Amino acid sequence: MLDQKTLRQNPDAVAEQLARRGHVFDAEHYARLEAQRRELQSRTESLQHERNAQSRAIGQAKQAGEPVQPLLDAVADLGEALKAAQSELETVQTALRTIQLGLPNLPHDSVPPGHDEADNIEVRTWGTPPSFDFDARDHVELGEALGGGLDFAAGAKLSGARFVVMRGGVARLHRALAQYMLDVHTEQHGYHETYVPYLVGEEALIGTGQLPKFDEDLFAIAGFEPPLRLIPTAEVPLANLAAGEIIEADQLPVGYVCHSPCFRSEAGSYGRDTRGMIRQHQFDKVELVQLTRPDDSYAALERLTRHAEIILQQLALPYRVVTLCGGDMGFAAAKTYDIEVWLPGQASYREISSCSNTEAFQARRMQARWRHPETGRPEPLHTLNGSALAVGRCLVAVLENYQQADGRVRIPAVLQPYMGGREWLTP
RNA sequence: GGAGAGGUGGCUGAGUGGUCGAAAGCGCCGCACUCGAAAUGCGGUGAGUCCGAGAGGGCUCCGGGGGUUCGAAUCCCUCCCUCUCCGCCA
Repeated sequence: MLDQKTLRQNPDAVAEQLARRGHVFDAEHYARLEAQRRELQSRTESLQHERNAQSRAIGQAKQAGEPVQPLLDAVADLGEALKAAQSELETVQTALRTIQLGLPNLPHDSVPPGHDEADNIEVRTWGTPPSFDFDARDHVELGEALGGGLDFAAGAKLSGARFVVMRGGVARLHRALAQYMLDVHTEQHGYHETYVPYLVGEEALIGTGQLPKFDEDLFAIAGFEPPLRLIPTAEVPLANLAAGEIIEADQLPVGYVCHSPCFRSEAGSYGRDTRGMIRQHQFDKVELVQLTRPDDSYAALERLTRHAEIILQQLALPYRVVTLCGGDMGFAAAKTYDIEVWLPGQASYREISSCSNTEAFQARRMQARWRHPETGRPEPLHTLNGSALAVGRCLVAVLENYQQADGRVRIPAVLQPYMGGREWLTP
């Protein structure tokens, strides 16, 4: 949610900024509603004031033993008028809130203009894509060859398209990756390890921005009240830990790390990435979430992105970092770095992490605040999130980058302790 | 699933229709006393929102929603959550 004061006082400037990410905001319509709200609210509140005063007078008269009937007559039609004003006000406020919840975040000044990923800006690259003296295979072929380690047919049999079954060494490698990432982030980067529910209520999803707008991207649980959704990312439960809280300044920054499955309906991505496990309905991810002071959040974004990069560096996987342009950013983000890992099977860089600063966008929705030490007053804090990393895609990257001519896959050195000392996955 | 008890401010905890946003205690902040600290005394100390240049003022909030009433933390309905006992269960 955007700052209501800004929205109220400067709707045109908001429209201009939202245009940078390709969002059309009808500032005039909003201003009109806002004017109505103001009028209705002050009318409602003065009626409430009137009622409160009269009621108090009745109470006093009663206590003093004076007759009350004339006073009761005086307030006879107040109730009707108040009810009418309240319901009008509510209508306008609902309309305003609907608009507010549907507005994406304002892009940070440093966000490049553009419509889609073609306009993203490469910030840096690390490592060199490997060259093979044989035809590089993709993870689907490699996984199948490794004793059915990646079994898409089995996934389809159980659950349909975009599901996979992993077996044996590949399944263990997948687990090893997650364990390794958790250990690095807790032991070296100071994040607090967390285990969270994979089903969350609508409030939480509104808090982080998935609802009300992106309902069709989520899996819902049937026949359960109140309604629950499967989390599309651990960012949802992690960030919402701060919902409704006021955090003291000396507690910040807070950093959470969590390994969880993520569930996405992938509505609207029909036909994209249908091969392999690049785009699944269910995938594992190690997620980082930070809560920071507003003046620290951009420095924190740089740190958080580095924390994700370090995993790739230690795995010796080549990658690049791009700054997303306005049109390619997610709904809640003010600025996003994507980390793209080199996939020999596709001979291209593919997203393996997305690190965003949402500034106070989510915090306003969640009522997540910190106490400003100078004013002593609660103010929205800033939230950041980043994958570090997507475990499934990381598995793909390891398989493809570490493949050998004979179909074996070398296990990255840092993962070997998690693999019982094994050095190779063998067909 | 069955039976019962509860949900009040940072915490403990009073409050069963009328100046109650809420006693008291703890905590916290300020001041006084002190060389300093402790103890003590005095004062202050919830959140949201609106109007206003400001001073200031209004409104809302006692788990959520709805209702009764001139007036609800208090009464009624409903949902959620917590606790205890029984059953079941990883």
